[in-house]
Amino acid sequence: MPLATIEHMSRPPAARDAVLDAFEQILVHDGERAATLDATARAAGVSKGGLLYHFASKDALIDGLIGRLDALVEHDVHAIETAPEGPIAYFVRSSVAMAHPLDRAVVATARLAQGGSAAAARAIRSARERWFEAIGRHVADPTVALAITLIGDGLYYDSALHGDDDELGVDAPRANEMDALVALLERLATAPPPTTPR
Amino acid sequence: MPLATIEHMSRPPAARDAVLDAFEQILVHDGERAATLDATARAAGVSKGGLLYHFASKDALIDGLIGRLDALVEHDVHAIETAPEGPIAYFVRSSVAMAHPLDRAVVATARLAQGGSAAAARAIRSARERWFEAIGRHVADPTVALAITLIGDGLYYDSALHGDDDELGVDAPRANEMDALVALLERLATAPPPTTPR
DNA sequence: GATACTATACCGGCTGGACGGTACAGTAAT
DNA sequence: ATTACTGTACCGTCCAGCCGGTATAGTATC
Repeated sequence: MPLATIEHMSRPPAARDAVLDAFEQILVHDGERAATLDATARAAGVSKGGLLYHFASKDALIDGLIGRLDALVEHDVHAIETAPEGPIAYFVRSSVAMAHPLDRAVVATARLAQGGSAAAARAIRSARERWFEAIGRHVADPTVALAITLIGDGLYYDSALHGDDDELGVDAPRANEMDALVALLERLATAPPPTTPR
Repeated sequence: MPLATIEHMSRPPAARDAVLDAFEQILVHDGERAATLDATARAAGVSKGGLLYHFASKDALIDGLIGRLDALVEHDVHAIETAPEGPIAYFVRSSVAMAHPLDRAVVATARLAQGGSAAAARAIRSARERWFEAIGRHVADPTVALAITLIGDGLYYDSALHGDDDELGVDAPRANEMDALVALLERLATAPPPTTPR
């Protein structure tokens, strides 16, 4: 929400973003079961009534998170196209960096999808498609694009498995492994597909 | 449980496997939230008391599923080593075939892990490690082994996103895409790592 | 410029239902 | 007689959603 539109309002809705942040945080850190309305309100420093003022139901809260994800994905797809280090390096590395808002939103939404939210599952699939298309625009061989997208999926999947434990990313790929992986994929992308039989 | 040990018992425990099947099915198809003891018992055609006769608590039920997963993974690792079509083709293809018991167990356990079960998360990580080691035994370049394992993870991740909707694997890789992917990875595995700078 | 009213942004207690788990009496196969 | 259940009733807890209330800021009227 742009600042200019706030001026005429009585009070800026400080709670809305705080609630969304807290919801995301609990989903990523403690799993879907822990992300109750009470816990979310408490973590956001807001009363339960206050939360429900902004999000009339849990579904509305989920929709709010999905909206945030959609916006971040849209921004990310643009970032892929214009990244100075190239689209592949940007995409693969950003799939493992849990510090960025996008990754938190993806993992949080994936948790909801696993928990049974059809809307969350749809949002994740939509994001995946947009990434695949963006990669496809920069990689000639569609098989290589598929491989890169799947590796991104795999990195997210792994990230999601480390949220519960105390240590984050305990067996996540190390920096030099990631360097080698990026190098491998970029070699694949630039090299023309070899003489394919059939 | 081997058949030989059943003989001396009054009645073979028919419900035990039915309960585990139903639990798996609900986890895969409807998500973790839906996999309650009541729903599991109902789907298994067993009374709630009957379920609790075999699994004294929900944790015990989860442990039962993890035990089944561990056994299937052990069998699968052996299958990777001895697959006639080669380890890579077997591994990649088996990661997407939702019909096999292993895949159902993996997705079901992953759902539990996402929901917050530390034991389930541990089981999934353990399975991942064993696959990575098995692939590493057949692929010289560790980066290629990592890439293959991550693609396997990505395929599971995608499978897990299609359980909620009516149509299974609606945008899962098609057969010819999988053929091309397998061919790409086998090319990578056999080709020696090119002159790496540094 | 004081009063009356409205809209926005919250608080916190309550309720009804679902869920995990317990208890236990009975039944049927072996 | 032991094993493998069925069926029902019940308890404590947790949670989503609801509702009545409060505080504050803007607006309209006179």
